[in-house]
Amino acid sequence: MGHVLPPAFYDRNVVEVAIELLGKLLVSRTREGLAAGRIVEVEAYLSRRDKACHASRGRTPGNAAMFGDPGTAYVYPIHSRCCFNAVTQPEGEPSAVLVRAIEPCRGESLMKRRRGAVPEMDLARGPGRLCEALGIGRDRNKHNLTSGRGLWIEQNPGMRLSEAIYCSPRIGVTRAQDRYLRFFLLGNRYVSGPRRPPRKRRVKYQFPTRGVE
DNA sequence: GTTCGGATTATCT
DNA sequence: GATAATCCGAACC
Repeated sequence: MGHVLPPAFYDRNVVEVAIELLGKLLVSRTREGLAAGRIVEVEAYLSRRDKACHASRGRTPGNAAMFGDPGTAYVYPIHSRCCFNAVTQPEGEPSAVLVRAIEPCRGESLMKRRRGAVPEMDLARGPGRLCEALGIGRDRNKHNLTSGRGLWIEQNPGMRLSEAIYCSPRIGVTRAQDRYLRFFLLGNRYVSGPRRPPRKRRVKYQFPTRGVE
């Protein structure tokens, strides 16, 4: 096992965590075996003030995991599928990063068994497919991602030199379309959504520059 | 109890 | 790209 991301990693602003999750390794171990992939697409959901965030309507039994500690898994069902989020902590508000796609790295045969006969590229392209490929079910809701058991995220070599982070509006949400809170590796074949997003709806992400001393 | 809409996806055109 | 399938949680009665 590699280096499991600790609670401190998640205990930061959700956008910061979302961007840094790109390139990390999402690992799932079940009785069936181990499967893992490199995170290539994420979305940030920004607590109560973000109308697209489940927590914006307050705490309910369904979204309670989002109100948990940073590093908690928030798994919720939608349209007969599951979506996987990692809870973060922006100024004490319930927020989370939705992991939308991974590039399969380990346990591809297990993923294929779970997903059926689909193109390699579609094994874990999209939040629902990703959960199916990794065997992430509702039983993982509220799972502690920092324990290194069952489901966790590992440090990874990370970004390749040729890779650039782009952002766009979040997919599938009708509200807050002016917010560019989806982050992905431009050109990566395992990223979901239209293969060529309209240029107007995507921009290169600029890392905040530190002041020159 | 019923209704309604969604952080989706497969399957069309 | 458009649509239908499908089902759960939330909101309302």
